[in-house]
Amino acid sequence: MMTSGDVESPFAMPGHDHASCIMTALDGAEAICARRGERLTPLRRRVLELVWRGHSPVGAYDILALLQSERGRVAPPTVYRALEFLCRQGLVHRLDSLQAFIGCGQPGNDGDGRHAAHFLICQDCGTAVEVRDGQLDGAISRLAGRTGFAIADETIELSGLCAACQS
Amino acid sequence: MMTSGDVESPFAMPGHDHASCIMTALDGAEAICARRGERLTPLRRRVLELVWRGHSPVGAYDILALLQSERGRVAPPTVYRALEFLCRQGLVHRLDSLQAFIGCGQPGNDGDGRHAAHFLICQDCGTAVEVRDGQLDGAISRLAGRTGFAIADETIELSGLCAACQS
DNA sequence: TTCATAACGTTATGTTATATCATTATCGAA
DNA sequence: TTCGATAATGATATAACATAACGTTATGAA
Repeated sequence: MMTSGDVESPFAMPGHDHASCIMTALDGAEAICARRGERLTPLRRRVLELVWRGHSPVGAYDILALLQSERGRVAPPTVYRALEFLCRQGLVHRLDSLQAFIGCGQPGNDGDGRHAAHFLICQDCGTAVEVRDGQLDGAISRLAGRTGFAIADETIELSGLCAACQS
Repeated sequence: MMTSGDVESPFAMPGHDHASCIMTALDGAEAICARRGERLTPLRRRVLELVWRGHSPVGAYDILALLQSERGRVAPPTVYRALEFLCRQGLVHRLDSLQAFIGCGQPGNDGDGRHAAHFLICQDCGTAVEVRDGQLDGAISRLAGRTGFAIADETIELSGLCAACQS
């Protein structure tokens, strides 16, 4: 049985129907924002779509360039504000180790849709997969409990080689 | 009994004898570099000392400013090269979530002195404490094993409030 | 001493991110 | 419907973080 915390084969995704992948993300984002009374404007929606171009993290300036190619002059704050909104809604995560952004595959699962996101990042194919692991979560909360530390934010990014890239 | 993985009370350090803290770090660094045949030059030693000014992460440009105040013209590469050396030797860690650097409290414990460093970072007092937690390590390696992922690098940084700052 | 290499200096530039203020859009209340 | 408050976006400038490239100096081994 698959529990919600399992990750079946996170890097076995190449070849999947990415168009539907994007559509799912956008539809989900619409639903979440509607439910919350937040505005997924055309710009924000487009930025989210660009973040979802693939399963590799995308730099803010990559998105900026894409936007510029379709709208002419666009300045960095335009992109950063959209990304900030999307992160706030839990629709996008920032990967600190790469200074880049990636779409969240399971947004809105929590009460407010924001959750601690943990990543496996393949240094060869560039794919980053969000994982949820009960043992990891447990170890972290026990560590926090033992040290009396109140966690507000988690940056957990494991870089290396995915199974497919280890050949 | 305290095992080497325990952290007694990581944030209960204010008031400690920080001068001896720095000295320990510098002496340790000298010993490690000597053993490895690496050169802890005056510049590198001084940068390490500046990183150890406190237990809060220090930005590269903070170090640059300090160096400039004591040596006149110093350019960014001077600082970044020294930091790169110190990181390579496991004497300093970079905190990706803060884009800042902090001295390693347990350098040279591994074969090559480089280890996965996990941090608790207090958003109030700014203190960052390196922790080693067997359960966390175990959860991570099981996660890697289960997904067939070969970890090369870990970025694990937990931000929040330390016990003392939760009042 | 000479050579090879590592360390450092110097200049320039690349990359990521934000502050600030003006303008436009949205939406509820009068 | 118009007004006014607020949110979103546009636009300009600059801050903050980092590295490429190349020349010079120091170091240590042959």
